[in-house]
Amino acid sequence: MQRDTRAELLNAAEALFAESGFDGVSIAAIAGELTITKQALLHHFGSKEKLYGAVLERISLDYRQAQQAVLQSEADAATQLKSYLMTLAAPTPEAVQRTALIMRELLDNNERAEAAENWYLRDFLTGLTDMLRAIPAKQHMQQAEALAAVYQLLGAVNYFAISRPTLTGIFGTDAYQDLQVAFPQQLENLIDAVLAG
Amino acid sequence: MQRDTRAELLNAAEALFAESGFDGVSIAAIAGELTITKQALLHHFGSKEKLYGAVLERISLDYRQAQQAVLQSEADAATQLKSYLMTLAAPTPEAVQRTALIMRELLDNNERAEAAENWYLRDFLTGLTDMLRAIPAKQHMQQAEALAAVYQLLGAVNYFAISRPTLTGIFGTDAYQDLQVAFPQQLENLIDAVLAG
DNA sequence: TAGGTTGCTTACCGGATGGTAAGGTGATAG
DNA sequence: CTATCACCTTACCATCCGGTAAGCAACCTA
Repeated sequence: MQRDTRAELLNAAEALFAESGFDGVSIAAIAGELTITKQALLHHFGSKEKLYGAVLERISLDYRQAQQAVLQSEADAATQLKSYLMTLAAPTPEAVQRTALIMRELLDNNERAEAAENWYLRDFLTGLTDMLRAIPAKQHMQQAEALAAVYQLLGAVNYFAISRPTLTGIFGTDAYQDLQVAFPQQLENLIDAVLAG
Repeated sequence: MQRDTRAELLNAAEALFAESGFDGVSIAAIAGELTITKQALLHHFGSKEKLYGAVLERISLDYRQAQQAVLQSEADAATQLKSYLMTLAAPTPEAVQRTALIMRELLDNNERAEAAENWYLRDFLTGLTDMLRAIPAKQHMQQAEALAAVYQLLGAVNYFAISRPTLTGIFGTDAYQDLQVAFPQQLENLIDAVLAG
C-alpha cells in the first residue's frame, strides 16, 4: 500500500471515529470519504478493529514525539510541562479530534479492552509524570501522587476541548467565543497554582 | 407504566448506555437485562432515542437536586463548592456510570444534537458558576472566566473517573489502588489552589 | 355486562452491517 | 513472454438493527 494512500485512509478513519465513535461509523462510510469501496479498505487493513488500532497507534506515536520535542528544549522542567499542556489545549480541529478519540477510547476500553493499545498510552503518561517529577519542588512526590496530579491536569485540558458543541448549544456562539478566550487564561492560572503548590 | 418498572428499565438502560454508548447497545440488550422483550420496552418509551432522553433527564434532575442540597448547608461558599466537587469525585459505581454517560453525551452531541437535553446541563453548569462566584475572592470574575474555571475543575474530577479500565490495564490493579488513594488528596490540593488563587 | 385502557406477546420487515469469495487489471521481476 | 503481486472490483451472505402491526389477557370503570 502506498504511504500516502494509507495516511489518507487513516486521516478519514480518525476523523470519523473521533466524531461518531467505533460503533457509530461503518467502514463503508470511511471508505466513502475517499471514494473507495468498503472492500478495498478491508483489503488494506483486514478488519474494522485493525483499522481502528492503526489509527490509535499513529496518534500515540505523534503524542510521544511531541513530548520528546518539548523535553529537548532548554527551558526548566516546570516551563516544559506547562508549555506542553498548553499545546494540548490548542483548539485546532486536529488536536480536538484526537482528544475526542482518546476520550472515547478511555470510555470504550471496558469492553474492547485491547491491552496492546494501552502500552502506547503508558509511555505518554509516564512521560508526563516524569516531567512533573523533574520539577525541583515536586521531586518528593510518589509515583501515584504524580500520576494523579498529571491526570487532573489532563482532565482540565481535555474536558473542555470536547464540549464545544454542547457549550455553544447551551450558551450560544457569542458566549462560547468569550469562553475560548477565558479558558487558556484560567488554565494558565490553574497550572501555575498546581506546579507552585 | 408502574413507577418501579420504569425506574428499573431506566436503571438498566443507564448502565448499558454508560458502558457501551448509544450506538453500542441494542434495545434488545437493554430489555434482556430485565427479561422482557424488546417490543415491551418500545411500548413503554416509544423509541430508542426517547428512552435515552429519559435516562438523561433523570440524571440531570438528580444532579440538580444534589446541588440544591449542598447550597442549603450552613458552610461558606468555598467549602460548599469544594464538598460538592469531592462528592462528584466519589468512586461509587453509580457515580462513575453517570460520569461516563455524560461524557459520552458531550462527545456525541455533535451529531445527535438534541437541543432539549442541553437545558438540563445548563442549570447544572450555571449552578456551579454561581457557587464559584459566591466566593468573596472570586466575585470579580466574569461569567466566562468563572465557567472556564469550573469546567477545568469538572474535567479534573471526571477524566480520572472514566479511566479505571485503562489505568488498571496499564499499571495493574495494585498501582491503581495507590492511585485511588492519591487522587482525592491531589484533588483537594488542586481545588484549594484554584479557590485560593 | 360492555367498553376502554394498560401491558404485554408473536410475527414480521426493510435496511444496514462487517466480512468472505472470487475474479480482474496493471505494473514489475525473472 | 510469463509469473507474481499489489490493488481494487462485483457479487453475495448471515446477522443484527430499530420499528410496525395486530392481537390478547387482565383490569378498571360506567
